[in-house]
Amino acid sequence: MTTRKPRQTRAKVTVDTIIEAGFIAVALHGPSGTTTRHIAEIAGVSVGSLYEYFKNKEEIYDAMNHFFVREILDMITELTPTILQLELEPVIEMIFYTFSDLLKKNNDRYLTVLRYAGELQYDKYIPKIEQALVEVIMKYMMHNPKYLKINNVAVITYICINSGIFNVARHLILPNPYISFDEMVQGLTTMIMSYINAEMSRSEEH
Amino acid sequence: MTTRKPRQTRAKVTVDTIIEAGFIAVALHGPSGTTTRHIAEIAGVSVGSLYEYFKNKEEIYDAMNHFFVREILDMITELTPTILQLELEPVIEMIFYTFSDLLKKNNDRYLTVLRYAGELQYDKYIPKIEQALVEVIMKYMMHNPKYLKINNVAVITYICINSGIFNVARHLILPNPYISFDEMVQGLTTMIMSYINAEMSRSEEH
Amino acid sequence: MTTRKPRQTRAKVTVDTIIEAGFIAVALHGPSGTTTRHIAEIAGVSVGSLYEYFKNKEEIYDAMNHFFVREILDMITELTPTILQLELEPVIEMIFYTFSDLLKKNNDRYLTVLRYAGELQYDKYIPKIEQALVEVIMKYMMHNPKYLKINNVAVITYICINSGIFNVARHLILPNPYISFDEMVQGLTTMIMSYINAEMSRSEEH
Amino acid sequence: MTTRKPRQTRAKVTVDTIIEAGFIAVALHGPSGTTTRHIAEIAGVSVGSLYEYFKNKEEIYDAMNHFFVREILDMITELTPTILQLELEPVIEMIFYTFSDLLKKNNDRYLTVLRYAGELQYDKYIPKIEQALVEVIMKYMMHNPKYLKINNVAVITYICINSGIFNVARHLILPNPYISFDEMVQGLTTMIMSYINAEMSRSEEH
DNA sequence: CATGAATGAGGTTTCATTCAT
DNA sequence: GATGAATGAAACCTCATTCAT
Repeated sequence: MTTRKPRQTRAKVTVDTIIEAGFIAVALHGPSGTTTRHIAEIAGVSVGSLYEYFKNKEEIYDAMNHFFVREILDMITELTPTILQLELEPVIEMIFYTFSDLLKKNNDRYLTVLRYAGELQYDKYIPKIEQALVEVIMKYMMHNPKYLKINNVAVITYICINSGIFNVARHLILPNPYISFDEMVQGLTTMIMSYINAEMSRSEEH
Repeated sequence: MTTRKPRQTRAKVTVDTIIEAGFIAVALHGPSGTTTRHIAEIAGVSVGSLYEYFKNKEEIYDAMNHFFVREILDMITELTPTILQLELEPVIEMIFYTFSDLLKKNNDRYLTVLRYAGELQYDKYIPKIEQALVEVIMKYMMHNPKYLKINNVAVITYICINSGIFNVARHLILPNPYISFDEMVQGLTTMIMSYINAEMSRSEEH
Repeated sequence: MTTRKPRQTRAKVTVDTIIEAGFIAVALHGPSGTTTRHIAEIAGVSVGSLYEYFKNKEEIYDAMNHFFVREILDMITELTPTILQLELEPVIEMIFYTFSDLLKKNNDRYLTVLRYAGELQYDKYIPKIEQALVEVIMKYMMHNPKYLKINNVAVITYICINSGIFNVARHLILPNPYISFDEMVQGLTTMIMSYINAEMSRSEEH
Repeated sequence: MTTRKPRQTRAKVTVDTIIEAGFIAVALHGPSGTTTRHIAEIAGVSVGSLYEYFKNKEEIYDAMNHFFVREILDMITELTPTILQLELEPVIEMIFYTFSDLLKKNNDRYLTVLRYAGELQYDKYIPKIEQALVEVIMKYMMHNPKYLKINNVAVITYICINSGIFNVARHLILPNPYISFDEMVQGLTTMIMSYINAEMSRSEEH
C-alpha cells in the first residue's frame, strides 16, 4: 500500500503541519519518547492522516531532516554573495551568528532536535552540508587568491567546520554556559584565524 | 554459615556484567531499540535478576554513564603526572590519542554509545569531565607559569575542550572521513597551539 | 437535456468494473487481505465512487457471488438442450469440462475465489446451483425414462454433485496433482456411471 | 526477538490453552474475524502471553493446523490394524464414521474451522494426510491381494479420498441437508464399491 | 537469590467509511 | 456524480515490570 503524494493544496498543508508538529513533539519528548499520537495531536489531525502521507514514523523523521537540511543549504546559498564581499574574519563571525539564528528559529525548533542527532541519523545528511560549505570556501579562495597558497586546505576545512558547528550547537543547548555566546564566537574566530594564519606562514616557508 | 563478602563480590560481578551487556546492547540496537531482554540475554542472566540489581532500565543506563565517566576521569588522573612533565604541544597530542584509545576500547563500546549522547543524557555527566579537565589545565599552568598571563583562559579552555572532544569522536564515528586521524590530530594541535600563542601575544600587549 | 438511459448504462458499467476489480483483488490478496482501496484502484475509480454504488464492502462481495452464481446458472441453462440430446456418460464428461472452463475463465478468476468459499459465504448461494442441477437431472430423466426407476435419486444426486464440484475445483487448484485432469474426469465419470448402474440393478431387483 | 520454547509445565499448559482458544475463536468469528484479544480472552491469558509463545497470529493458526493434522494422522494409525482385518465395504463405512466423529469432537471444533480451509492454508497439510491414506490403502492391498490387479490405483485413490473427505465435511456443515448422514455414507460406500468393482472387472479383461 | 512466565498499558499501523470540495 | 483527504475505532504487537515458583 503506497502512501499517496499530496495533489491538492489541502494535502500539502497537512504534510507541512505534520512535519512542523514532528519538530515540536521531538523537542518536547525526544525522538523515542515521541509517539505518532503526539504528532497527530499537535498537528491537529487524526492518526490516520499521518499514515496517509508517511509510511511510518521513521519517514516523518526523514522528512524533518530533509526540511532542516534544506533550510541550512538555503541559508548558505543566500549568504554566499555577502561572504564573497567580506574579509575572512567578519565572514566567520557572520556564519556563526547566522547559524545560531537558524537553530533558534521557531522557538529553538532545530536546536532541540539537534540533541538527538545520533538517534535521528543526521549523519546521512551532514555530508551534503559539508559539501556546500566546502564549495563556499572554494569560491571564497578564488575571490581571495592569497589563501590559495595554503597546502592542507582539506584538513583545515574539516576541523574548522566541525569545531564551528559543534561549539555553536552545544553552547546554545547548554542551560548555563560558563562563557557567553559572544565570547565563544570571538574565541572561535580568533582560533580559526590564528590557525589559518599559522598555516599561511608555514606554506610560505616551503 | 554464609559469609558476607563473597556474596557481595558475586553481586558486584553480576552488576558489572549487566553494565557491560548494556553497552553491547546499545551498540547493537541503539538506546531505544534496546530491551531489558536484550541486556539480560547478553549478560547471561534472567530478566528477573536485572531487577534484583537495578530498579529499572533507566538505572542501567545511568550506571553505564557513570562507568564511562569514571573511566574518563581515571584516564585524566593517570595522565596528569605525565602531562605535567611535557611541553604543551605533545600534551595536546597525547590527550587526543589517549581519548581515542579509550573510545575504541572493547570494540568501540564507548564510541557507539556516544552517538546517542542526547538520548542517553550524557549532558548530566559532561560538566564533571569538563571540571576535571579544567583542573588539569590549572595544574599545568602552575607548572608552566608562562601561561598564567593569558587573560581569557575560560574561553580558551571551553573552546578547545569542545573542539577536541567533538572532532575526535566524530572522526572515529565517520565511516570514510576525507582526512586521516593523524592529519586531524596534527591539525587540531596546530590550531590550538596557534590560538594559545595568539592569545599569549595579545595578553602581552595589554 | 440529459437522458436517463445513458446514465444508467454508465452506472451499470461502473458497477461491473467494480465487481470485476473485486475478483481480481480477491484473487491477489484473499478476501480479508483485500481493501476497498485495492478494489477502487484496480477498478480505476475513487474510493468515494465505490460507496456511490455499494453500501459497504460486504455488498461488493455479495455482488461478486451473485455474478458468479449467475454465470453458473447461465452455463447450466445453455447446456441443457445439448444435455438432453446425449447419452449419460458424455453428458457427465461434458459438464465437468464446461465447469472447468468456467472456473478457469479470466485468468482463473472464479477458481481463486473458490478457495475462500467459507469466508465468502458461498454456502448461501450453493443451494441455488444444486436446485438448478437437480432440475436438469429431472428433465434428463424425463427424456430418458429408463432412469426413472431408480429409487434413491436424491442421494445419488447429492453425492455426485458434491463429488464432481469438489474434485474438479480441487484438481484445478492443486499446483502438482499426481493424476492428470483428463484422468480425473475419466475416473469420476466411471465412478458415477458405475454407481448409477449399480443403483439401477438394485432398483430392478425390488 | 525469538519466541521462547516453553520449558516449564506451566508454559506447556498455556500453549495448549491458546491453541484450544484459537479453535473456539475461529469457530465463533472465522479466521479473519478472530482477533488476538478474542483468543487471549477465551484462553484466559493476557495478550502478552500469546506473543510469548507465538510470533504472531499466523503462527497460532499454524499450530492449530498442526494439531488437527496430528489428530487425523493418529486416527489413521489407530485405525489401521482394524482396517486390515475387515472387508472393504465395512472398512470404507468405518472410515467415514470415524472421520465424522473426529470432526464433531469438542463441539464441532474441527468442522467449523474446516469451512475456512482456503483461508487457513490447510493445503499445506493435506498432502500429509493423503500420503497417510495412500499408505493404508497400499497395506490393505497387500493383505488382500485380489485388489493388486487393479490398474489405475492412483486415480481411484485420488478420487475416492477427495470425494469422501468433501462429502462428509460438507454434509456435517450443512444446516439442513436433504439427505441423512447415514444415507450419504451408504451412498458413498456404494459408489466407491461399484467404482472399484468396475475397475476390477475392467482390469481382468486386459 | 534466581528464574522466566505472565501482565497489560500503550505504541504503531490499518482501513472501512464519511464528507467537504 | 466524482473525488480523495480525513477520520478514528480497532487491530496487531512490544516490552518494562512484577511475582509465583
